[in-house]
Amino acid sequence: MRTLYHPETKDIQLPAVLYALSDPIRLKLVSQLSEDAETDLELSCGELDMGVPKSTLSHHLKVLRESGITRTRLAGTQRFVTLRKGDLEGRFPGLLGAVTKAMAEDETKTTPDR
Amino acid sequence: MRTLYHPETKDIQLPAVLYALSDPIRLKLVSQLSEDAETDLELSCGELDMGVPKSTLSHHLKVLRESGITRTRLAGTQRFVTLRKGDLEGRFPGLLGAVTKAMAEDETKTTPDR
DNA sequence: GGGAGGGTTCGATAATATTCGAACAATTGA
DNA sequence: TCAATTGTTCGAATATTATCGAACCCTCCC
Repeated sequence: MRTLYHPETKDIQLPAVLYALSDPIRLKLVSQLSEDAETDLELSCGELDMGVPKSTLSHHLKVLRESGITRTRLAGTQRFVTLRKGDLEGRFPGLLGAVTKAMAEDETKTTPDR
Repeated sequence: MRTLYHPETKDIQLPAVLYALSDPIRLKLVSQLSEDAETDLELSCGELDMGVPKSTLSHHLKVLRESGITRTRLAGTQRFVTLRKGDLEGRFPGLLGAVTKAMAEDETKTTPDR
């Protein structure tokens, strides 16, 4: 794995983005990344604890990355993941915001889990 | 099939909605329904011509309905389908708008098809 | 060179989805 | 009652996806 594929902004496809966001684990990842984006924080994969084996986590992060939702930066033995907030806003204005907002609301109403 | 299942507004789930929207055909259906919603028009299934067999169309309409995106009204031998715009706006503000807008933009840039 | 830390890839399994023809329902109208 | 119109459901084939352990790859550092 020399380079990680990232679609160019213009090549980000709506169905792919929506699909990537349709999984609870990936939604949760986006939610967490969204919080840290507020403070320009980068998260390493290890910090994104979803309670699943790392191979599963890796899979979900790949789906997010390849759909254009996240960017993964190589740094030594670590990978730092960030939301492509600006790119997404430019491509699909309001979409990511609506999704993260919807998640935040749901959190406050119920704190299910799973 | 006596009654068609529709989730209550409060029971509409974000992942299910995003999943339903992640398919190109269903996205196109939503796009078409969105246009006609402007003029309070109801569309029968037959008017939603997606170029697929009716069993396939029926399947996609079911996914949309059961996720809470559309409402299907029985009227004789026909079914009239509408977007649950208000319900969705209340549940996930801005989401549907962002999606339909994104589709509209893409249409203008490229008129692919498929 | 050789661990250790941090992730990815492989492989297999199980679960879900998509697709579409054929058969089936329900309603309307002749 | 019969038949046409509109859709839905069934069934089966195909394809995708999720999941996770095991093996592997890199990089840093001693």
